[in-house]
Amino acid sequence: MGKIKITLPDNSVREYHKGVTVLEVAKDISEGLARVAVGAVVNGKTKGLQETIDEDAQVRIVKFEDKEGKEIFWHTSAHIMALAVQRLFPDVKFAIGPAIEDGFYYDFDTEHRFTPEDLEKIEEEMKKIVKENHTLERFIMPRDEALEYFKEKGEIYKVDLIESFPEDEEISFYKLGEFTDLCAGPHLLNTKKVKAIKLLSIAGAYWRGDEKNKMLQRIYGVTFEKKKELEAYLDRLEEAKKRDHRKLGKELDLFTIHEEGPGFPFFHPKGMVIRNILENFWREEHVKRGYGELKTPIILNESLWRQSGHWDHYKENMYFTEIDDNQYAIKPMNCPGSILVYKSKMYSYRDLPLRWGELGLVHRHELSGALHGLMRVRSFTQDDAHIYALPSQVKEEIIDIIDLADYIYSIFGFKYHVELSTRPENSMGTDEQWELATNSLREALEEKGIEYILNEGDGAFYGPKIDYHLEDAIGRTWQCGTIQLDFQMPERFDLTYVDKDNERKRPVMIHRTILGSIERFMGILIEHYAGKFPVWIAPVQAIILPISDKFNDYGYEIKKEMEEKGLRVEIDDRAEKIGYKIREARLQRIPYMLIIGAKEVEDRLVSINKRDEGDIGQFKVEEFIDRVLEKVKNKE
RNA sequence: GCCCAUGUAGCUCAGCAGGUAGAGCACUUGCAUGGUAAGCAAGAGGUCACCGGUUCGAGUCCGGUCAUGGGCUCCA
Repeated sequence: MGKIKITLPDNSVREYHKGVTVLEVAKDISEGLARVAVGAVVNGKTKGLQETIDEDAQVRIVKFEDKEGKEIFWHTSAHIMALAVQRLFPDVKFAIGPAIEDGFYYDFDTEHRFTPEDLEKIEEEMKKIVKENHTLERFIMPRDEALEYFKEKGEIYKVDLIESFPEDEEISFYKLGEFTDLCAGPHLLNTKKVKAIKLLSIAGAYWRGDEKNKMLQRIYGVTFEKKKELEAYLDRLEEAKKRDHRKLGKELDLFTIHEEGPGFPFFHPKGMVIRNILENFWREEHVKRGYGELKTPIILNESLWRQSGHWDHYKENMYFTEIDDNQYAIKPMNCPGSILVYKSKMYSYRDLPLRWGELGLVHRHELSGALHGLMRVRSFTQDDAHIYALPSQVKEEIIDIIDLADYIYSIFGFKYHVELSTRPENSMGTDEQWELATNSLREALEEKGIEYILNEGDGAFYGPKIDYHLEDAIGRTWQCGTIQLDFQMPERFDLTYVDKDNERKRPVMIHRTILGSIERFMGILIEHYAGKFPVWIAPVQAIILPISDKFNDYGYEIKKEMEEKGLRVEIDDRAEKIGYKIREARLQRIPYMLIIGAKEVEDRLVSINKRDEGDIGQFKVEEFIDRVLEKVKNKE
């Protein structure tokens, strides 16, 4: 008879006979030893508590602090919520209720429209359930019986789920009080540890995430073992809201969006400073890497869009207009423009690769409900580039782009994750082309040792893509950079180069962005820095604050001196107290406040108050200028 | 586009038994010339998102539209 070894939280090891259930182990230790045993990880996978495990399985008890522990905790919380909803709204039908990154949700189908007051009632009921101290019991049913069970109860979503399971599989259930749910588990042993409960919001969500299906009502919530943890969580949310780029954009006078142009942002002078710095940085880096720059028109004839395939595959996202009775479209992408430039002359294989960048203004009709500050807009500037390459050059070009993206993100200190998306349903081209293109991207990623998430069927209609995702203040990720491999456009537009053998051949086209769109990137930048832009980006790098208007003249004198050296400086010459001026400058998150009064005028000094450090003493004006210029040079 | 919520001065918000609007900050003016996060006082500023309905009377109730927020779907 084999035995399994289990390491407990206090590092002691226990041996169990084969066939022992993790539930027993958990029970055994949960009362006496250190932390809670809320579940178990077997061979790296979280497993149901009552599953039998193999002789040589590696078993680890998880705690609430672990990712798996939280998942189990929140999953059980979802069941508690479901029971509460069942008690309060008996007609409800249940869809799914998983744990998510930050909490859990459950999707319900009911005639009743949940209100914020309902959330409070449900919360109260959940607390009651926890006090009742239920045990979660797992049991198994054959597939047919399970189907029958849910059909009888009219639980159409559960029936739908079971029908999508493999036919030879037994169906696992969890019972919590009167609520029995189709569920693979695992779960907490009982409900008593779910002490702090907060239901966050009601939202609509399509059944199985498909907009053709019925929209269900989803309730989001979080739970913790301790009230303090919940408070800390809610505080974090509050803090994150303060970094919201929409709020900061207004406060720092960077941009606005008006009812007159939903999804069409207006950039203010200070926002334009940031924008121009980003664009200039982008240009410098591209010139260094052998890119040329294009500027192509925003409005182009419909025939071009028919030829490119956008008409067939992207029409619902495009805006149209008419010129002299002819149909024109506002470009949603820059590639056809670039292609027309390519086609304006002949190329030798020696000319390739051609790398052409374009800060291209595109317009896309996004669904009204999708708009979100600068992150999701209807007109935006892509830091686009199209590379026309020999097939043999593709991999190297992709690797160069990966390196460029990594370099640019590193300047801002961004963390990112990468996704590889494959052929979508609505697409052009042959299977062979898609496979070749997808493999090139995969190989490049693997060669660079970059981990990626695979997104089946999420590619562009003309080719597979690598996406870079950056995080906003509250942890939502936004797609920024993208590398897309395209065998279709060269085909459609009959792009050629003349090879060594004097034959005309097809170049491969790579579409790519690094920042993604200037707008979205700025949104993320604002949240990333919480408005405290590093000196090289800050719209106002220093503000001169005269103690009284007697010193304004000196202020203007040194302002001029600094501006001549290329610094962005303002002066607050109002007849206000210094404390007041400092407060305002701080709220504007200006990196340096230069305080001048009688003491400074004498020896051409400035007293420096730094954004995060406060008063750091007096410096000569020239010394200050050099210091800042050094930082700008180093992109600090 | 779909579900839910919201929409009052530049900003943050109060007004809620339906009787024709209020605070703080910001802004303007006056006083104060002040050394590291809000000096004092006065003033100006609102078609209560828009359209329609109920009512003697609507910011307040009802319907529609638009926009915004949180989700879903989608995406740079």
